[in-house]
Amino acid sequence: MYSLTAEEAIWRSNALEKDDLEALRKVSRQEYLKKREAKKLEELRDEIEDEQYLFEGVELTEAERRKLRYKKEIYELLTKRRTADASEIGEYRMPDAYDVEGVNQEKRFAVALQPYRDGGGSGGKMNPFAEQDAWEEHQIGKATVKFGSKDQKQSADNYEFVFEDQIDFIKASVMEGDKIEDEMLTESLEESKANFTLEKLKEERKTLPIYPYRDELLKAVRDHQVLIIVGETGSGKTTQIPQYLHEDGYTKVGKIGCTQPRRVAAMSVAARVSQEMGVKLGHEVGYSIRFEDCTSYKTVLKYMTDGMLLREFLGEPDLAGYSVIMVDEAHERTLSTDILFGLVKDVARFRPDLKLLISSATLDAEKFSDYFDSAPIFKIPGRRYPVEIHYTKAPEADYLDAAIVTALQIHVTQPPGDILVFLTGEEEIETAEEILKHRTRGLGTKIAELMICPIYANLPTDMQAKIFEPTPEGARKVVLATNIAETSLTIDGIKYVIDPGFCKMKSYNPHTGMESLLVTPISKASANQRAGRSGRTGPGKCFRLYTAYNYYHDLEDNTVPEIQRTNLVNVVLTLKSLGIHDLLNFDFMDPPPSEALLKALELLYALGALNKLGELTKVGRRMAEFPLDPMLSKMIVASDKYKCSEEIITIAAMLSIGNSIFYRPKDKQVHADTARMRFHEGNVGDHIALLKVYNDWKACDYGTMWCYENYVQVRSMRRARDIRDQLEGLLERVEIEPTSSLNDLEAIKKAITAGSLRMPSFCSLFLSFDELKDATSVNCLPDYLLTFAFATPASGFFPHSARLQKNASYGTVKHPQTVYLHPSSGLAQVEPLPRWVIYHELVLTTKEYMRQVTELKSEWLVEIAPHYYELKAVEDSGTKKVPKGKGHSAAT
DNA sequence: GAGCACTGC
Repeated sequence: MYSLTAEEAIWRSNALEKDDLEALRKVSRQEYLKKREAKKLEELRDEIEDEQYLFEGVELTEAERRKLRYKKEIYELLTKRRTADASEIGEYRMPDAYDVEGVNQEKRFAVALQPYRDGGGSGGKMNPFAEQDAWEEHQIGKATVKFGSKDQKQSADNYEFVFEDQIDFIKASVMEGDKIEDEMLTESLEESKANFTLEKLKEERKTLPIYPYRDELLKAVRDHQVLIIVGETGSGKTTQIPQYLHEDGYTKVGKIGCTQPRRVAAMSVAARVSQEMGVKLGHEVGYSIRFEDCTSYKTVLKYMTDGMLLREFLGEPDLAGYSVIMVDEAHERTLSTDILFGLVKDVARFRPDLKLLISSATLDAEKFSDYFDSAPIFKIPGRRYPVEIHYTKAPEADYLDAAIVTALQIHVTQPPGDILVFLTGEEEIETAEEILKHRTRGLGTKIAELMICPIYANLPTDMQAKIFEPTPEGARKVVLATNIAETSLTIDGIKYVIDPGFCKMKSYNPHTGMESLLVTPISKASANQRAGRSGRTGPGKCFRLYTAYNYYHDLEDNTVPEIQRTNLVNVVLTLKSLGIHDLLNFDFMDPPPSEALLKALELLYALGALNKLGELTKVGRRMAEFPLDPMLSKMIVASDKYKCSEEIITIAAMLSIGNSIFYRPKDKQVHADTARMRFHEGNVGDHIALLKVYNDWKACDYGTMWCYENYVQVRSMRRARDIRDQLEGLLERVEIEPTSSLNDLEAIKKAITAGSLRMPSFCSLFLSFDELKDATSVNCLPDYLLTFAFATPASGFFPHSARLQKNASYGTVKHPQTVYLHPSSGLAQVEPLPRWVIYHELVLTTKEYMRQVTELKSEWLVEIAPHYYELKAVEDSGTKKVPKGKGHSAAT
């Protein structure tokens, strides 16, 4: 999905002139590395031969023999790797997102190389290969000189350069590793020599740390219904436990389900287990994630995302098909796992045959145990290298600067190994990159090459690939990452971690309904997770840019679970549709603030998903079918009436992508903005603009090129297409006809409006309000109604709408507050500003902003209100006297 | 006239 297609690569190499040189460099680097690998291999062979020749007949010590054997094995392995497929070596690497999504490096480069290899992908380009060869030759020459004396590079003492503003660290503790070291390394090498066979895999399974505990574990599962499993990374729990249970017969009575917080994990673990069991993926072992159900009637071991199991609950509230549920990575406390806890705990009560396994990290095992009625805790050791923790002597005022200085300090004083720096966001990463480049340039050849690699989720895919490029000998890689590197992806070769101790965290104010992202200190759990990133392939070091005192006294033990800092509309709708009514007393492990629950209930009521008793309505049941924010689901349900469901599902899909649709590179902001404004022609509002973006893209055959021309992110658009396809499939389930009114923008906007409010009977609104009597003219009624809505308890019927005030500000309805049109909104430029608007979300950044805004025309209410004519009936009947006077003024 | 950590359905 995120892969760089050939089309994309070719287009890029054509369109971006200056990138040609970049591409050439890349090619050259690749070629160089290949040659280098060959050369190193030769060296290794020579070394082995030399040693055998020189020490023939000499009694070697055990260590020396082992070293020689090791070298031989490496040589054999490498030769084999060069000729054979990696899978034949029996190597298993947990793929990260980029591998799975098809962005594995060889493919990536094969594509990038294409135009150059073919010598003409770019239309008339003169054989660039010759040019490249020369450049490459030059480069290799340079490189050999530069990296030639590797001994010198090894000892950092040879550098004369010392920084003026050093930061002092105190080595405070060592995060214990588990003994692995040499024996394991040689062991696994010996193993990998053998061919990749089922037997071999079975042998390998026995070497996992969990293996000796197999029988004990099975006994514990037999004896207890709920078991908390504490297993470090690398213990094999995720792949082995379901298999053990399968072997023990649990799959004869039902499936074994194992949840993961991330899609990639569910897929890759399922793939591994199917290999180990020697079955085809999707048969006995399968996985189920959004957009992809790789299971069949045969499937007994099912790996899935936690959100997927939650969805399954809707159709099968007793989980009848399962005999075991394992909630893996429970310590991550995702929104879905937290809800699952409450649900499975409840199911377990009336299904004594259902086994529950909750697997978590050490820190909070007791908490899980307490929650699950003192369930026993089963500990499994892991395989991890020790990590040295260093703290600063004194607090650092400017952590960004401190991080940069520390990175440079590591670079000149520490042995080889890449550096990972945790920063809070895109902007910070860009700043750090600039400063680092500037400072290393200043140092020139006094220090070895430093390869700077930024990585964050919104970075275009092709640029993300840079972090997976191997670090050239003598050079060092510095990865500047957001929290994405904490759990979501792992980078090989990281030996040093720099942790300033902050991250951006979403928080939600239930009173105002406003979301914001704040830079917040991380938790101890998070700090340890970050530190652990340096000890994956060997002993590591972690430099914390705060004091040990800060760590022990100021940091929270655990990150506040998501359920306590998020908008709960979705959660509430899901629970309601599962028949759980008393939400305030639902057994949450960490209950969310009750205001947040009430706010969610209120909004659902306003959308018509719940009735006055808080029971799910028919509309609510239909809404719950969609994997969307309830505001969007409501819009879809409402679209039926306006015959534009096709357009509305597009808008819903685009809105659920969020803010990563438009790409705005720093150096081309003006172009990007102009391109974006094209979609706003006619001041159609942001919702319609998104529809135009999607339809334009579709008209260009979902092309990548179109995206580049319009500064739109391909990745996001493909995702929107996936979501739209899914929504289209769901329409039938809620009995909505796919209908299109592409040229009737009014109809679409009416559907959007109808989607964001609940029109009660006009009677009930007005009869409770004496001033209704002022409204005599049918023409002024809707306007009047809106004005009225802003001033009374009836405002609850108009969530997410706002009225123009002075100074281009708007006032929201229910809890009156001043908000502004986000500058990225197409309506921000409109003169005069629309009097009433509906918005998709409120965000607090530098100001309180409404994002994704569309004008709300008062006259639409006439149509939207189901009981409009009832009002006329009331008037006609003369039961209410309607004095003249103030009605019109209210409407201005 | 501004700024968007990360997942998931």
